[in-house]
Amino acid sequence: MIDYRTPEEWEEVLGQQIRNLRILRNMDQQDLSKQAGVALNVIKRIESGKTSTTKSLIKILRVLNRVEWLETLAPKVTVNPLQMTPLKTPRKKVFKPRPRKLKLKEELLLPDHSE
Amino acid sequence: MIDYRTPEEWEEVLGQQIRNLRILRNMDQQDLSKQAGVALNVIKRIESGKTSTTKSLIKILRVLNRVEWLETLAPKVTVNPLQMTPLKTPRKKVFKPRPRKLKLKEELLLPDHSE
DNA sequence: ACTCAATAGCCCTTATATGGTATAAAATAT
DNA sequence: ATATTTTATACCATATAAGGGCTATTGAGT
Repeated sequence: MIDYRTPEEWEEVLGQQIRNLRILRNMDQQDLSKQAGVALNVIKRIESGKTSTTKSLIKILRVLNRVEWLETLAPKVTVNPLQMTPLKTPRKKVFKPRPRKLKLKEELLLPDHSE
Repeated sequence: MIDYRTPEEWEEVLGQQIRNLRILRNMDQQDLSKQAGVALNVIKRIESGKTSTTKSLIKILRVLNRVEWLETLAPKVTVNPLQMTPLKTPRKKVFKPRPRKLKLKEELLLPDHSE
């Protein structure tokens, strides 16, 4: 399933959902803005599909009782609890396969033994 | 269940999950930044828990194959499909109960019939 | 043990979101 | 129908994120 929506369209999706939640909670934009601690303008802009900062978004979600949603983005990194030693130590960096390069030492000091 | 996390902490939660997804997909920050069309700095900042725009976030989620997550924020507004006419027409504005105020007309023109 | 790619952390400039205010349009209550 | 509240839109000044570059640190690969 491919993604046909542009980032702008996704922002509209976000904004519409926030509006739905707000109305569900019977709050007007001003209530939400005050409780969230952001400007009324921010609410209007988000709901009308314009971009914002994630910080504003988060403040709003807290008021709407939907911050936990943020935890559902990705699976947590797990280490098998049945093993004392983890199967794979979780990686902190991603390395690409190296383009096998000769080191200077090899070239200059080691005679070729292949024939 | 109350929310004990600050917005800043929530941003760290987001960043950590994005990092997990990226590593799961075997991409380094540069891969992600290029494919998403944002600066390398944006990736670094997001992953280290600093705030960003939702637009950047969305661009990143598209690359990580997790944009659909954005749809799961709120339930869609539904109209009972078994009825031709919806039970309640979905509200577009939220009005608070009015503090019952006398209108000028009433005061001046209408005699009191209550006794 | 060493090497080198990946990542972190700066700084600087530019782009854009925020906050405030004011006015107009839209929706609901009466 | 009309009054009144909610919401939309626009403008401006300020705050902050994006983008780019540069150096230091870290950690996987050999």
